[in-house]
Amino acid sequence: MPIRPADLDRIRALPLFMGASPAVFRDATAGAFLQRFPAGTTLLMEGDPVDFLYVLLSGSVELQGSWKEKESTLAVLRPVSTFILAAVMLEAQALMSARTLEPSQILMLSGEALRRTARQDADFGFAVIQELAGCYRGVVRTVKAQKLRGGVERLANYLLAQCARQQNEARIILPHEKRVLASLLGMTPENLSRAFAQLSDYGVHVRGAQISFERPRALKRLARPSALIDNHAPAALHPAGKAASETWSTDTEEEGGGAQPPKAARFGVSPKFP
Amino acid sequence: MPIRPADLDRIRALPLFMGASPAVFRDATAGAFLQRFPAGTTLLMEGDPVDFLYVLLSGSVELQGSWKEKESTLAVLRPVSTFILAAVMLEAQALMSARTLEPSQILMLSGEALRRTARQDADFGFAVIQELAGCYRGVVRTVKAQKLRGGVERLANYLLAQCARQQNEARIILPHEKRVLASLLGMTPENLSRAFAQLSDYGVHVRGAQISFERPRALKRLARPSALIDNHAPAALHPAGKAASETWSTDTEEEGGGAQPPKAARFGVSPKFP
DNA sequence: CGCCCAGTTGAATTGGCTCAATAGTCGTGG
DNA sequence: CCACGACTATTGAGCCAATTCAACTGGGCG
Repeated sequence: MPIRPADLDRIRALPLFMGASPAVFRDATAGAFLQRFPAGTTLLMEGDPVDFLYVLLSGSVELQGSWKEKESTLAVLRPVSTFILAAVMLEAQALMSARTLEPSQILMLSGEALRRTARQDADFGFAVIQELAGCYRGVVRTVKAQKLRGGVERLANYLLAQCARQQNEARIILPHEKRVLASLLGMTPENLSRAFAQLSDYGVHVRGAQISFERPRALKRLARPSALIDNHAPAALHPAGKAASETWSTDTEEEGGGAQPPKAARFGVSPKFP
Repeated sequence: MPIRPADLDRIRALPLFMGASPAVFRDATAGAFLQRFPAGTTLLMEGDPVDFLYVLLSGSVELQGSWKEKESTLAVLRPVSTFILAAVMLEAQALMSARTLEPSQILMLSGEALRRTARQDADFGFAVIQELAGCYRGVVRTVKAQKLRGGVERLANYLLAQCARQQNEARIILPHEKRVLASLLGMTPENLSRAFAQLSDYGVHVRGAQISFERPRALKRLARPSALIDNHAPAALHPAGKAASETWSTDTEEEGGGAQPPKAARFGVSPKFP
């Protein structure tokens, strides 16, 4: 319940609060509390009213939607990420359920306090705008991937994205269960297996959660990653030295316990549509 | 080029500017200009830097994404809607192309001025937040529909949504070409035809662009619309008397030339992810 | 009158899903 | 320490849905 100074620092490092003055930061985090949840805990059900902004500090969280007994994973978040900011700002019901995939440490910030602060302080408001805009663009990327690519292509691009996140090694470790990955990519677990099998023709070897790439060129030729769909690598020219924006996308930055000030500190934020 | 007072009023009626003081409104719209485009004009290509916020005053605009010679329609906007607000706020490149489907009147607002205003005035900033949050949630709904429903179900729900927008008549008129609708719903034109054919079992009759519903109950039982995916009808309890939010979704409100102050004035705004 | 294009229809193919069975893994408890 | 049960992952077979290719229809416009 009491928040450790180290955790406070991690929160301050979030894009949302990075530029905030001490007073604004105090206002926005008033009444905040920290909580630990075991794996598999449902934090929020689809349709619930949303009273808090959640900040994932450790562990991982799955966001999912459902309809007619079907479920689909819309995103898997890793620390440090915020989620359901949009619902908080609109005082609306949640559109997705949230549940922990691992034991997780989660900070809960009062929605009321955040809305009040955003209404009063234009700088903080602008940080919220950027966070939301980034989230929005993340989902747009997701829709594009879903509608424009086939299952194997989505998997190939996912692997390349993970590869880019994991120091571009020739060998990566899948950060989630394959069943979760399958749902995230919009296919069944069986189909994911077959998709992996198809990728063996492109030098992708699977050993449990360890994936190795033996012909990265061939894989890239198949995947054809695009800066307008995938969030990684080439990244066309940004206007200014915009630091961290546009995060969300299918999976968020990892964050052990150490300190990588520049590359860490990403969000689960997502952007609006048009 | 000079903006007519009637147009100015329509812009003021947008959620984005509704609460703005005269001074703030003047700042935000400084350097704005109005332009007419014929049908089929590309306003913006995927990947282009974005310098303006666009406001569609009449006509209609299609937002589309592409990859590997494939294209897909992500949204069709109708007046009055704003678009690419997220890219404007982040000074980022466009993730979608925008082209007119009909001759259109479009207002272009300086991105620079909007960012400056949002940074200086917390109330305007909050309006941007709400717009972005609504857009975000709109795309989330789109992803859910795409991943959780089959083609026929998406069509059925689309028809019900249109029906709700068109005074719940038993007969509606499709607002776009069927080829555009097919792409919007994530299928091929051929498949859309077959989906319509399947719906004839549920009392849906097609005569060109005119669709009539003879057994609305049966159609609803098939479609199973949800307040957490579709934007229309039942709409669970909102906390306060929140006016217009969460617009975007696949297609925006229509707006002839008359005046329906409460139901009109919708956005092309979309919300962020978490 | 005839062209062009949107829309529809049909047949063949592909891809994804469902169902079912098997193999490996982990954790629990005897 | 090992045996068991629960669960994840994989693989095969059959099925349903969607895409592709192709031909045909009908309406609008020159």
